[in-house]
Amino acid sequence: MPSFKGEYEHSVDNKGRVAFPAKLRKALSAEAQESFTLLRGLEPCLYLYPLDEWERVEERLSQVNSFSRKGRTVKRNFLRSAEDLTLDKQNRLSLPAHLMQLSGIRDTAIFIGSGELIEVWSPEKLEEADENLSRDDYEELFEMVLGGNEHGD
Amino acid sequence: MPSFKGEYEHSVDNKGRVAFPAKLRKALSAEAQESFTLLRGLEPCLYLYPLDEWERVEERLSQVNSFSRKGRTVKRNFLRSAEDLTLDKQNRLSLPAHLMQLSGIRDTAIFIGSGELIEVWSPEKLEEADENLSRDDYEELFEMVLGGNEHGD
DNA sequence: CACTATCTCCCACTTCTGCCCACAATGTAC
DNA sequence: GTACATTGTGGGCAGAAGTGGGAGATAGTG
Repeated sequence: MPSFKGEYEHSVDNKGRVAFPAKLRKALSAEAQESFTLLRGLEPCLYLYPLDEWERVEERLSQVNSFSRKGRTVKRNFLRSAEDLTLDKQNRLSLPAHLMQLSGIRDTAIFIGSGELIEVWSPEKLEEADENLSRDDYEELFEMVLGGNEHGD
Repeated sequence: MPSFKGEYEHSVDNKGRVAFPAKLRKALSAEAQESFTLLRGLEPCLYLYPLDEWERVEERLSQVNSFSRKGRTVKRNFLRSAEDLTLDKQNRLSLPAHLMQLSGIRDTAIFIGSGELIEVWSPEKLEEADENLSRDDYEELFEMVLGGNEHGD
């Protein structure tokens, strides 16, 4: 399973192209090579899934019941913004206009590796999100990940 | 399991490279050889994990649910600052600019072996941390952690 | 059948990263 | 003390990564 990490800032040119960070490229599994699905995230950012991970998401989605109102609403709204992308020969992604609009990305995009997916943020929105995260929150999440090694849980 | 100890001060050159202390290198397990993950620590310092220890951290992270808001916040903010590093042929690490910035490291880095991970400090921040810890506090901590196991006191 | 908008690819350029070599400083054995 | 090995430090260089523009292909529209 790929595990993306790190934060990388790249400029977006006037054609909507961004370089895909080299270090994240190295974390891609062979099957996923070059193919992604990009969609609107829950936070004001975009989610970028490599092909293999996206298949797992679709797997989950296929279990959603289409005959319930909630099920249909979830599927429709989750998938409607999604687009398949591939890297060009210079390892760039070209961001669809409507997704740039949704996420507020204009001339700079920030990639954040977040385990099995990559988040793509505009600098402004990311800064806002940071301001809402207190020092206590940070300590708490550290403990969640690193804490409790000694007591078998 | 590797167990790092000791304190080592090294200079950082103008390319952001630091020698990895020879004695710590000897404490690395064979599998971890040369590969590390470096990330922001809770104190104003960096945490350096050898590959094998980092895998245990990832194991924990993979159990965090990405479909919940909290889960994503944890992953994003924890992994954000993390980067994989390897030693160059001269046994040096080259510190990413944003991590030097975060930790206040400029031309000197201090490595502190701390069990399964290594902390990396700037001299200034480390001194501050020392000043905030009085001798009494230290004794108290010491007893809290180590006291009362074997010898009833 | 043009005309236009969009998308890729290709090329050129700049910046940066990692690799190699060299040398100084330190430690160790004889 | 001398010789040798290891460690720490600095600089140069080649290749990779990131950035931008232009040209040809493709598809949609009137």
